[in-house]
Amino acid sequence: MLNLHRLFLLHELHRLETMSAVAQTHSMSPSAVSQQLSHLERETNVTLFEQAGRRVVLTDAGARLARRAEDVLGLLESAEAELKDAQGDVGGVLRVASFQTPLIALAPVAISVLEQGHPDLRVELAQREVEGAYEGLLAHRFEVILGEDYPGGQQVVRRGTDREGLLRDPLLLVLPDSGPWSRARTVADLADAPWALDPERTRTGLWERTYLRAAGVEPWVRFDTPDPLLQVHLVRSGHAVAFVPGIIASEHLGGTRPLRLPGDPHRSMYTAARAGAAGHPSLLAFRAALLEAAGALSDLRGLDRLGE
Amino acid sequence: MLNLHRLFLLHELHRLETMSAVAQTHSMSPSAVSQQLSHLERETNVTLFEQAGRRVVLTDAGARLARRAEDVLGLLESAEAELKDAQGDVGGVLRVASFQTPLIALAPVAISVLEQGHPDLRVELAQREVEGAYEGLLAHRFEVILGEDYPGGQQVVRRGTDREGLLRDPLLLVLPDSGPWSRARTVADLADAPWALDPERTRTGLWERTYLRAAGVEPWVRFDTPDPLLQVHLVRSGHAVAFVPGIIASEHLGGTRPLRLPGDPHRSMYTAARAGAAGHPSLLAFRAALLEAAGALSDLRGLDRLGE
DNA sequence: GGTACCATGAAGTAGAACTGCATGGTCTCG
DNA sequence: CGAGACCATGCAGTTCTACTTCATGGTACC
Repeated sequence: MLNLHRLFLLHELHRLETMSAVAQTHSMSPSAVSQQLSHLERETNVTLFEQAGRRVVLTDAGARLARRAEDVLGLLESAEAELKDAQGDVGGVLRVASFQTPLIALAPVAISVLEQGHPDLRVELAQREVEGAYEGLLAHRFEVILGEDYPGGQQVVRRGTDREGLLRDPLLLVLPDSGPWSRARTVADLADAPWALDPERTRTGLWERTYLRAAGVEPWVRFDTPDPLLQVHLVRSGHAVAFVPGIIASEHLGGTRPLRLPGDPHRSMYTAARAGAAGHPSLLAFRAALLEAAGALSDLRGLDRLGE
Repeated sequence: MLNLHRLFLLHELHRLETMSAVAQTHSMSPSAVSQQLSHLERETNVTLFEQAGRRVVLTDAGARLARRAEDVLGLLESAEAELKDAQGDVGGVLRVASFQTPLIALAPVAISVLEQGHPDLRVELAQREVEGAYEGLLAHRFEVILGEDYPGGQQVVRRGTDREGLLRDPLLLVLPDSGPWSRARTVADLADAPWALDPERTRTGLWERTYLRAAGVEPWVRFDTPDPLLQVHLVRSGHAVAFVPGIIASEHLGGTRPLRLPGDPHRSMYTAARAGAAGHPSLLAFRAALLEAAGALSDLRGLDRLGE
């Protein structure tokens, strides 16, 4: 009977490409990974990988076995989830990764909900961008992650994960309450405004620039920051205009003028978990709490809209 | 991630009922089994079994987990089989259990066939009755077993095993070449004959008695032996009449008079393997060789038939 | 051509799993 | 009812496995 831990390492090698990466990801030495994998080769009596330059590359057989290992590991995890589910055991530690805005506006509400209903569940939250969150999810450092898709971005659904829609979040513009930019009627009016935008390499920053350019505006980026709360602060003090996700609109936009945008752009937020763990009761409870929190958000449909 | 070895032990506990049996089956001390299983309980934080008198009984959750463990182990084994299959690797050791007659007439031929085609495959044969063979199969002591069903007996297909028909083997009567019993025309003529029968508690012995009684004969069992070669020897020397499986008819019945029986009774022979291992190339090769050996047996349809 | 990177081996270490032994409870049979 | 067999389990000590550390050699990159 093949050793499951070694199969896991093979699967991780398949995913992460190098033994060093596997080692680093799982806090072990490269030597240990190497030893375990060559042990696996010896016990299967099959060449699973070969040296290729300074790295190592899986053979066909190795890649095939790695995929099957994933199946086995998934089934094992679902067995574990089923066990917990059968006795309705919402408890233990649930490790979550999320990008920032849900941590501001959604997670605190969800946590409160969970503390009421499931006092034995300890939720741990880590702020990660979507890519890093997925990485941590697959490496078993998180049980659930929150992700987002912007219009025009391609949706990446990863093998072995279970994705569930959470919220369609409108993207808003915030103008200062007063001052020259408070009187803008169209996006084009803001062509010369000082913008507070997210860094260009981020999903948000990319979308913001794409949207503005589509409207014929090449923004003057006075503030380059990924922090939406800081952006709002800069708007409030009259130093910038900015985009803001609807999710933080209800609580944090005092002293500003939020507006809906032409074309009604939205981002889609979702949760993702490893497929095997999808039945885990703690996970189900967390997702339910998140949906409840999302449902409690204020309705933004009455907001003024910027012209074309 | 749950420890697979501990899950295996849980599954074995489910199957074998007591920890002692699990320990004995896998050559470890009862203490080790107990420690590993309570370790499993602690890491799942679920009560998997409870003391019940001097033994232990699985809870619902424990039984459920044990079944899921079986799924995981099956999938793991099939991954292993697929790996070997992908590189057509007929080799290593194949452990086989069989009841006696195939060992006489089928296995040697099959082994010769395999030695030709697959010199790297080492087949190890153990003589076991069907029940013991199944037990060893599930305990991973054998990869394949041979079994038989007699008319009227119920077919037991066990969970997690893959069964494949091998041969319909006619059941024959052997009479001495000469002497008073050589002239019998019907089964009833043998009412007072000295029989060499298999022990009553065996499948064969049970069928033999059932068949004779259905024909109105209460046999006088002079020799009670499970060895068909000995039975034939006793017939040849004129001391008994006996049943004999068709499978050994071609080679070992010299000096006797084999006859087909009224109603043309047959036993069905089959091979069985763990479902997960069904794709293993060594297993496929062995089954193919067995079928080839079965096909090479002499045709008995021309044999004389005893009257009703 | 120096430097960073990667896989791998040998030697020693830490931890997991096992054995042996002892204990206590339970069933069975005389 | 009592002796003996049977079973699970805990503790102490041993064995074995997986790991770390360190060193080596090969490879890619600037």
